[in-house]
Amino acid sequence: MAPSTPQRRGRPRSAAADRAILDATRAALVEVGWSRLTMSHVAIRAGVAKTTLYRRWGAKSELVVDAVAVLFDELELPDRGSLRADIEGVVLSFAALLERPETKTALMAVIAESTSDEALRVRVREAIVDRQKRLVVEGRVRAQARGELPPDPADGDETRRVIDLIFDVIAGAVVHRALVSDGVVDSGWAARFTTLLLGGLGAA
Amino acid sequence: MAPSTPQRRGRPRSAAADRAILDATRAALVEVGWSRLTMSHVAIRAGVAKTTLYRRWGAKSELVVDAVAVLFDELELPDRGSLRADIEGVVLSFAALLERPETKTALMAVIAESTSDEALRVRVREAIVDRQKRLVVEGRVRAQARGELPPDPADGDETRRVIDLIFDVIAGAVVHRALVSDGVVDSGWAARFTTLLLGGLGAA
Amino acid sequence: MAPSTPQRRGRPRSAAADRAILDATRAALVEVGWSRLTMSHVAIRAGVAKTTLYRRWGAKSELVVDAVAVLFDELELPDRGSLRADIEGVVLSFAALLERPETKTALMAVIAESTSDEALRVRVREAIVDRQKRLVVEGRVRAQARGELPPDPADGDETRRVIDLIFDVIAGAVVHRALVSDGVVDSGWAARFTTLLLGGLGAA
Amino acid sequence: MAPSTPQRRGRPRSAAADRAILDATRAALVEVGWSRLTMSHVAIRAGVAKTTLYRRWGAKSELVVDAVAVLFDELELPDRGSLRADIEGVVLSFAALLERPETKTALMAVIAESTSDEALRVRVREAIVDRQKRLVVEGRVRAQARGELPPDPADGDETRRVIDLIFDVIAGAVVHRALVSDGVVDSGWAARFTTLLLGGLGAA
DNA sequence: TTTTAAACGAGACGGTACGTCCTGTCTTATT
DNA sequence: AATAAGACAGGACGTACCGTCTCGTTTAAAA
Repeated sequence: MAPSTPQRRGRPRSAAADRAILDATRAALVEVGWSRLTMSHVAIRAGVAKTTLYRRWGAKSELVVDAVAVLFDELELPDRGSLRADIEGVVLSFAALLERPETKTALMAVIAESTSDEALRVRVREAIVDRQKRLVVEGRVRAQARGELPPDPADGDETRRVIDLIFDVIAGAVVHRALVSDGVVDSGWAARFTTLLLGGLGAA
Repeated sequence: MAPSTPQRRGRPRSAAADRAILDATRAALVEVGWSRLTMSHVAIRAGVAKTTLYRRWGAKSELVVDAVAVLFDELELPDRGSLRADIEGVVLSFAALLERPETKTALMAVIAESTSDEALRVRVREAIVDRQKRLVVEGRVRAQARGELPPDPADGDETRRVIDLIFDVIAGAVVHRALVSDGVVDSGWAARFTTLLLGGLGAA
Repeated sequence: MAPSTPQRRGRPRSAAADRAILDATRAALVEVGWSRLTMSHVAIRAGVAKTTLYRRWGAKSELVVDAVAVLFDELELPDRGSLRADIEGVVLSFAALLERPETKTALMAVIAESTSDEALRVRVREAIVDRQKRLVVEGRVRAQARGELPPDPADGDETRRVIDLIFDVIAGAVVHRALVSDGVVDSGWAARFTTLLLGGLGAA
Repeated sequence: MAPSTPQRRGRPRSAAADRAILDATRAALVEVGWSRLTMSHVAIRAGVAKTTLYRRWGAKSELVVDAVAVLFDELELPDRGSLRADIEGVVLSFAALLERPETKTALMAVIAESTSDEALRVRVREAIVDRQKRLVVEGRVRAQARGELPPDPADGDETRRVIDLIFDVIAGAVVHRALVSDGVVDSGWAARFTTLLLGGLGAA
């Protein structure tokens, strides 16, 4: 039951350095954005040598994924009493997160990088994207309990496909509205979007 | 009737250079992707001096926007006989476009850049994003003619809001599925998505 | 009796342009010095197109030779009554010329260029250097008339060699003192130098 | 007692890089001369990054001064038995040095640059010019010991002025003859020059 | 305790691309 | 045919980061 390499010899890595680096990364993202963020800059700001930084993260994109991932885990889905209210709530929380300068500048950038970097793509999915599917699952279970949605189909694969689809539709719409179309995501937009999602095109 | 600046003084800019630069940009995007694309590389490949390149485009991102914008204009919406078929058709065409290496690597990157560059954001919207709303408008008119959708509301602003919403939902879902979730967009996914869009969550 | 090419076809070259270019060259030399002087800069300053400039002078160094040559022709050798006074006079005039920013920065530069450019070397000699030997000849004739120097030897080649030698010694010493050793050339230095030149090392 | 900065922090500068750069500079001067010598060229030839080069020398002229300075230190004044022979000897050695392509192309160029750059002027004087005054001092002492020249005056300043003057006359004449008048400095010229220097104008 | 070895800060290293500047040539319309 | 204007291909500039390396120093477990 011993953990792997329980005590390596030599000086152990500094946990404080990790924290300082991630904090410095977020702070630098806020100040200069993704494209002008440099590893040297982060190292200096964190009071750390570049070697220390590279020992832990091999590239800017990996560092940024880890630095912003924790922000996405703060998303929650409190029970607002109805499926409509839950959807509107999560849409607004997600939009608020995307408004933060750290995430706004970083999310699209790491996704762009990931289109030509398989390892990064996996890291983004595992650290950021897939973890948020829990919100869809949770809202769905709750709506089923309320009788607002039919129960899961017998086929588990089908259930997973439906959850993935709903996740892509909600997350995709909010991201596209906020970052691509450059429009506001306010309660009015959230309401119109939810109406469309609940009732389909005819209801819009 | 004379156009503005009918004959400027000095040697006129070479239209051939413009074409060569945009072609070279697309070719380089295919070969090396966004992040390893350099202005020098493009200039050499186009057989053009760097000054000529910078005289027209001030930054890599602006150049890439113009280079890929034309690809998005190739999207069309042939009448497939029903709203369902039209939606499935446009989803698959859009996904096919996003699978091309030029667009896959470039679209997210310029959107990421645009989060911290107002001028670029406008350029992206005008050259790429907003132009595709024509597809939504056209499909909607056709569906209304078929009686598949109710007529436009009296309020023109409301009509515009609905079109924007539908556009964000369709484009956002396809982009998220293809580039973020890293999933395939095949006829099965298109069918499930269209069912959800037409009938709402309950239908999914 | 027609001169060569009495009337060429087409628009004749503008003499005003020549003057403007040479004036602009001298002015620019004063302001930015040799190494930051550019052909474009001169053209703009002279209100002339670059083509006009290159049609007349093929390189910066040729242009500068012509621009400063005229300044050297202003050197004169008024009769000051004795060989000693004539030498001190020409030393001080030459030093004053070398103190002007146009000549100070330009003379060494074109000589440096000329070490690897035969045509330029000839141009510098003909336009600047050799023309000043007249001062040595004149002073020598005058001193011979006064009985301060022996008459010319029978061998004309020997005479030429002596003149060249004296010229190199005087011009070389002044240039070295002013531009290389970075020392002042005042009446004290001129007197000491003249004493050495007249009486040899023992007299110094 | 501690030497200045006994151990600076970080990786120390490579002494091998310094040597490689200076060697490459001299080699490049021989091949392409001053005006076509580029920092990039030197860096590549030395197998060194441009940053390494700029970390040590801020400009081409400073680099070239250091690269050729060592050549001037090779000048010597062996005792040839008489003042006349010593002068003829040093004139010929100095002329031979100026004939070398590294020095011919570089010396005038850095002097030209130095006319508009105080720091460079100091560097040239300290690294190249003033160091050669030792030759004058040495020859003078030797001639005084032989009784060919009177002893130093009581006034030390006066001695220094005389040495400076003799240095400017000898060095100036040789440089002017070799590089400006573009004439040969052979034993005949050296003899005529020495006669003039020893006996004054009447002797020439 | 003393030894050992990895992590640490600092900063130099070879390299690549940047965006600007200048060169000398060319292509316009105008004089 | 010369002109003003300015675009053109080419290439050097000096700077900024990259990711690696080489120093001397610090830290904590192993001997």
